[in-house]
Amino acid sequence: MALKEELKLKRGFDVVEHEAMLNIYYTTASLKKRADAFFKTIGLTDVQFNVMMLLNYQGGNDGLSQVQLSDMMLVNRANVTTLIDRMEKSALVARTSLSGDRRTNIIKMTVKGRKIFEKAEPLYDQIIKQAMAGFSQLELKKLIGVLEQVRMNVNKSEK
Amino acid sequence: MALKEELKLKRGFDVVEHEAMLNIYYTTASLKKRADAFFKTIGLTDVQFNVMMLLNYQGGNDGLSQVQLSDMMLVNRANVTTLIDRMEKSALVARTSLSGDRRTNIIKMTVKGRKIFEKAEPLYDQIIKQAMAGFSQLELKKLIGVLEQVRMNVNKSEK
DNA sequence: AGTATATAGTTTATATGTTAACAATGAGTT
DNA sequence: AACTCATTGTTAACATATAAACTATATACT
Repeated sequence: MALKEELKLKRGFDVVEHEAMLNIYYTTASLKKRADAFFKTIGLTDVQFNVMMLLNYQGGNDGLSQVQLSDMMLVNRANVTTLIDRMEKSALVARTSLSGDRRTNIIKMTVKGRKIFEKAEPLYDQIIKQAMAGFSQLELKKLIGVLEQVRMNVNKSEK
Repeated sequence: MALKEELKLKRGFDVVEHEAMLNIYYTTASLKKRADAFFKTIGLTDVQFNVMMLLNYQGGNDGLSQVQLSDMMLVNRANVTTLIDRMEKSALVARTSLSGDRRTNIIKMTVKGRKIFEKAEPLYDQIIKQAMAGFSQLELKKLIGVLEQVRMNVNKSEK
């Protein structure tokens, strides 16, 4: 359905660039709401699951520092502090120290966290596959390319 | 640049559906950061500007109710309460009453709000045009179509 | 008219995000 | 060793988002 109907707008868009940008925005919002609804059933948030995904696939046995997490999530490191605070309180992850640099916290999943993650992941994979259904691999790669170009445009204009 | 480099990931993605989904997510994040940086220079937030945009183009002379705003922004109506609280405190908008229904608040831009909006809008248009540069109208319409399909998939799976 | 139901807005508790200021630690230079 | 600068994490103040419970009002129905 077009954005005009989904958002109950009275008037459509004059500029296709603007419409495209809002489509990116609101598609993220839709995906996020769907993910949130799922994760709520298992007592997680989508952001917390993302942390666990990064710890699992990017951290391996070594874990990840809070700055590494903030880089991989494109968020501020102050945000990671409170996020890990909450996840530590729920015993999903633990802060450990890094020998050789006393500034750094290394974050690792707990056994409990890993159990929950391994239960959630295949179900979440299904949700993603559903959301991206009906496209060929080529179409998805084309979409990725377009979005990379948009981000490149944005980064260029920041300078 | 590919997401793997932008997020400093050690490993790429096994599943192209997952990569596509994250590209949608992080492109929104990039666009939002760029918009935020701009709006900060004129004392607004991107969300507040969006409210003013909706009041201007969708509200016309009649303004919009808080529920209408929440529909058009895909957010909860509780969120609109505090958002309008802050905007009213900054004298950007005003709550007025709707004759015939005492439950409803009608939100309208103030003179001050309109002045700021009219100053910001052409500059913001430029930023959007820059972000969406390098694509033909057809390519943008194709992108819109793909994202509409994704949202349709998501809405279908919610039922 | 009276009752049930729906709608609009607010409040509270919570999660996620920002920036700015700060403390602790590490690294490089003289 | 002492000084400077960079990096890591935390804290505080704030903006934005949710869900759930609440109040006030409107509407529909018998």
